[in-house]
Amino acid sequence: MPERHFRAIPAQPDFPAQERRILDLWRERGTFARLRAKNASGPKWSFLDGPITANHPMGVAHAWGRTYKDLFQRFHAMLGEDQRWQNGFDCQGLWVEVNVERELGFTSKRDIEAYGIAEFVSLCKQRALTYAAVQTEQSIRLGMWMEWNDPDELRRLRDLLATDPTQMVTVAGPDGPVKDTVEMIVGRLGMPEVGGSYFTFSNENNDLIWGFLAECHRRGWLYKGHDSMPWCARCGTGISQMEMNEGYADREDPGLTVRLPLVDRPGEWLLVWTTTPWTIPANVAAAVGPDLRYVRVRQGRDVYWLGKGTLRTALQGPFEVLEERPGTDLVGWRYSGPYDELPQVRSSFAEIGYSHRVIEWDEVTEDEGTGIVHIAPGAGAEDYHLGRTLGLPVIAPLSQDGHYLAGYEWLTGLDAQAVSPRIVEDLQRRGSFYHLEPHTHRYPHCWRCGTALLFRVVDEWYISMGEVYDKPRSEVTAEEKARSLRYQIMDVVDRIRWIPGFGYERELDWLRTMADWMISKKRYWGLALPIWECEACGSFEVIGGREELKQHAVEGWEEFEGHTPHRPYVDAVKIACKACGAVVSRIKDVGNPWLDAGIVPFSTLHYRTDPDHWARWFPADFITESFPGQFRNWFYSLLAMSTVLRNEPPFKTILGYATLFAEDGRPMHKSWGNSIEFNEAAERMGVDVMRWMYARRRPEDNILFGYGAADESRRELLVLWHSFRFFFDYACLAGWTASSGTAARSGGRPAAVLDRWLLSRTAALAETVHRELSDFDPRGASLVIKAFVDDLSQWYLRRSRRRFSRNDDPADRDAAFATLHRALATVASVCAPILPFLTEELYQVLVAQGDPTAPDSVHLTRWPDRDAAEERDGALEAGMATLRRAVELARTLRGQAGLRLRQPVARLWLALPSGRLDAALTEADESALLTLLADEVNVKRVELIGDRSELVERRVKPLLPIIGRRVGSQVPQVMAAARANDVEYLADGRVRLAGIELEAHEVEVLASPRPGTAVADDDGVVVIMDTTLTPELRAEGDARELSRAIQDLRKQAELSLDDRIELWLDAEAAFLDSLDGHLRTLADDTLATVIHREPPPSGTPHVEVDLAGGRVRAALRPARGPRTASMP
RNA sequence: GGGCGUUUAGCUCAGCUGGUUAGAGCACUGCCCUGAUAAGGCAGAGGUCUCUGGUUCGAGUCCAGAAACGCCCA
Repeated sequence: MPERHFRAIPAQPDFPAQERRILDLWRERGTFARLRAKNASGPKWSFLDGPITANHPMGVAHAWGRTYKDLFQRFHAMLGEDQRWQNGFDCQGLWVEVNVERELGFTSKRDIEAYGIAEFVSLCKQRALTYAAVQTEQSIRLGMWMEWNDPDELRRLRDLLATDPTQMVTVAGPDGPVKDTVEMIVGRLGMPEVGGSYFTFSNENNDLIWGFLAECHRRGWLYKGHDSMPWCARCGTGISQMEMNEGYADREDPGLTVRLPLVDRPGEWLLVWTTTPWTIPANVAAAVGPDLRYVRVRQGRDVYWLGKGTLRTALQGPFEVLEERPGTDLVGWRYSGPYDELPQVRSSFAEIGYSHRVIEWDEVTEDEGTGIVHIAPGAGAEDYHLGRTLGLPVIAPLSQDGHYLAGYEWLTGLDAQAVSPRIVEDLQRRGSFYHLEPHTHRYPHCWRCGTALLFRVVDEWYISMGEVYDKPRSEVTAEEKARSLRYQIMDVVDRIRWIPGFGYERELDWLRTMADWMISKKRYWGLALPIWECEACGSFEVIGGREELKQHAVEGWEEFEGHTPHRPYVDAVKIACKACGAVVSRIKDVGNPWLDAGIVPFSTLHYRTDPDHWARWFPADFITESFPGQFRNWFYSLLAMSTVLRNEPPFKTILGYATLFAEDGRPMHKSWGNSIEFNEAAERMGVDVMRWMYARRRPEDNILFGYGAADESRRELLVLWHSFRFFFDYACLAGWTASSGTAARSGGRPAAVLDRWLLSRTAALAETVHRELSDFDPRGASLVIKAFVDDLSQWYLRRSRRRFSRNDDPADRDAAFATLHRALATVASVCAPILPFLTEELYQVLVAQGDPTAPDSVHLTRWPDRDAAEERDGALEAGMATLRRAVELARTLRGQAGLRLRQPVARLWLALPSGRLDAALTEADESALLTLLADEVNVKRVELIGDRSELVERRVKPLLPIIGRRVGSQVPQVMAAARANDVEYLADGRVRLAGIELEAHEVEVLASPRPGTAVADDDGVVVIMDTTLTPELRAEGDARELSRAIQDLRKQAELSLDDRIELWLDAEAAFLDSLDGHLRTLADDTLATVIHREPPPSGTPHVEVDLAGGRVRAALRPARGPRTASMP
């Protein structure tokens, strides 16, 4: 360990600075590489990293999940297990395109086509590389150990890609240099020969998805659908069901009421209501609820039909009800549409001989509108499905970018989102307008760009999820299952452990209700869907891989060769139609990005190239991701693809965590000023503080992230830090080192109960944390760690202080150092997965610097619980726990009596049920523990008494969980008798309460206070204190008070821990005489070489203390000479 | 409309398979302790454990219903 890392141990550590030094240390020493080498032959533990989208710097929310990922990998590394350590970046898809477009200032797909698809796709790749580099740096800062690419290398590839993708480049791979064109090297990132993180844009990833899709097609599950779907006109793409929910937002739309003239009832109109005026030209029907009541009302010269329940809200002005009818009466009535003359409307209706009419629909309500619903199957999802059922014509008026198509006359070319005022105006002119008022409602928006969605009828590609059978899962037959992918996936879900458990229910619920998986997107950057569709005959073929494509290619292969399987190059390849022989092009669509992430258990595990390797690492033992979003995203795509390809779970255990919010409970938003960037947080609080905060939370609860919470987290870490600092300071003073201590070398059990207790607790810590982390419970682990550190600091150190500083017994001092050293070193190892930096800091000082044979990093140590069992001492731990309860009671008594702790008292009695601290405790240990108690609460003598003592009453505590069932309804009487202490003690420990006999094992006999004494009790532990003070006790109290004041004076004078002093005490002679017996101890405590009983020389630091026996002026100045007090 | 979750002190949260007196941290008040500790301790104040009903000798805990909030599906 270079000296520069640790000079002094600061009281207020600079965690971020320490962390940066540790990062340097790991880098210089190649610590991570050596860890991998050390574990290379160990058993396998397979972690699969869910890819982080390489599109922005990572945020503190990512750091939450990545803390889990890192801590479990580190933990399993400490168990000696071999791992893959591969991080993943999600690279393809609309989210990257949107940002590239924004940077280029593009507003539509036309801009992209004009710019050039090849250049655009290249920019998307470059963006992914840019942010992969940034996120790599950030993740390293977080302490994540992964097989990272050098961020500068990623940036170099990006820059080369920008200048000329075809130039040759050489990169360093694990088995030597790899040479290829830049484009192909980028396409091979993460592959075995290149190494580093996996990128979902890789050739292998894309190729294996082709294989998956071809398999789906082979089973008949891949189809072209025509659906009305949410559509983002800005992005020019359909939005899948999976993405739809990402973007609901309140929106104000026109609430437009239109009147439609009934053909066979002159002068009468239907009133319909819509919030999307642009859909009115696509109207084909008006729906009424068959069970609703409808009324005919008169307003002036006009007569309207509308739902009875909407009279008050829908109608404007006075009205007169003429007639009421059930909805079914209206069905079949014909009306004139407002835009019947538009060519598209005319031809659509004429084709099937249709005219506008009233239909019935169960979903119609009177909650809003008029109770008569405008139906436009070409412009709404529900309308489309209803229209299909009823065979209504479909009028699909919009283009990809949301403008009216040809055939709509004056509307053609207008933007549907902006057309409302013109439609309203037009309706007014035609006399079809009734009323308009703004209407605010939840409306779907594009989850990436925020644009309000439209509905269009379009061609998209789907994977069929299969039928939903109307019966319990257990009754679905094997044959039905074979037809329905969703049930096959459910069976796979059954075989996975979901943490928390409700994740299982939610995934099943998603599978039960989900519609077919839309896998196509009419975009540019992404998986090129391997579907070649023949325009001549309508048949299509799905190509299962690059090689297969090469075999089928009839033209364009040369253009594609040497390129990654992306647009536009792959589009050049044509094949011959199997059915009709025509030359066929690929459909232009790209794939849903969750396909990219779902194939990862195959593409990154060399599924195709090295089946043995794949079989060793599949399925993953563990994945962890945020629950809310991923049921329908990554979990789903992993499950679907693994089910199709192998019918096996892709992972065994999943740990889900919730959502991160700002400290004010709201989502983090830059514009709200409550957002915290990862880099800022890392440098302000330090990443260990952040990691500790994450590890301590229940994963399924949302986290409120901020500097306030970080402060609490930091304070907890400081307790460990200060314990470490205590050790370091006194070990330096004493010249103690791990190798100098005899106790450490001998390996024998230390004599002191405190030491044995701490070692027992230490062993328990290592065992328990092992168990909690093996069970994927970081919170459980951190609670145990916190409890241990508190015990160490607030009990072991507090009680052991003198053993480290002014100990006349060198063996005892050594034992104390050795014990504390051992405990701290173990804490360092046990906390290492969660707090990789702080623990490394500790370990370097505690172990690595002094022991050249030890591993040079805490992360290279083995989990420290091998000898745990023999170090445990349950009786001692239990006895100590009881003792510490007695301490609390004694403190309470002192507080009540107004006796400061420095004032000794004569006696304390401790009454316990059996008269013992613990039945299994040896006499020697028990008496040593009682000495601890006496010291801690400053009493001269402690006596252990049983419940029969005169000082206490015996009481009986019935053990309810045991007697409850037997005694039943008589429990209240029994308890009342126990409370009143109305007990009959029988033979063999039996008792009778309220006439009911209870066995010895059914009760606990406790001592309880007798009224009128200074007594405190807590569930059977009773402490009684003699609070009378003798002159001797007062004098001793005064001496300790004085000692304390002098210590303060030393601190004020900024003396160091081992500076000697000359001491002056100026007071009444008689008073000083009364302190005589305590002055040697005082001199020892304050390192006084001499005590002058006279007024101090002027100018020396002094203090006046009011004591029980009088006033003392104490003064000191630094002295030279041996540390022995010479008494005057 | 359906599914999942949450609801305990001013705030953040513990409360294991039901056991009679519901806890911790932060913040507040008083006292104490302290030559590792910006730490810690004792005490005080702060609760109709969201509500209603049920099971039970006994419910924060189990069951049913409701409400509010969040997420998901339709």
